[in-house]
Amino acid sequence: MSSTDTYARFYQVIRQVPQGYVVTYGQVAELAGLPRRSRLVGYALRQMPDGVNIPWWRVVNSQGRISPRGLDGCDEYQRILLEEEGVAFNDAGRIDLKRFGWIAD
DNA sequence: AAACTGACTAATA
DNA sequence: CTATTAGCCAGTT
Repeated sequence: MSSTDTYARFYQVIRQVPQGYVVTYGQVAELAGLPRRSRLVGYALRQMPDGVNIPWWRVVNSQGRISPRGLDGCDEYQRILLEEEGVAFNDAGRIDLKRFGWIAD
């Protein structure tokens, strides 16, 4: 029982992200009380256990872009979901974190 | 235990 | 702006 709890913290943070906002991997890790575990956030989302419904698509990298997974369609799907929520992408396919970046209370 | 890998980030060129 | 390098920490082999 260690990695499971760690993932649970990430999920808890991500679940708090409101619609129309996004957070970076490092931000999720920091809010979860685990700074510098940005890569673990990616692991957690990759594993994504069933039964845990979380808005994983609101998690992007520090550049405000969708981290490539190698599998086409997944990242594309994420972009569509965000656009549906009101998150705007610029010509470079990036998000303006200054406006859409979520700031915890 | 050691080496490799990765949905990351920040610093350089 | 993009491309490359290095640092990072945990999971996998």
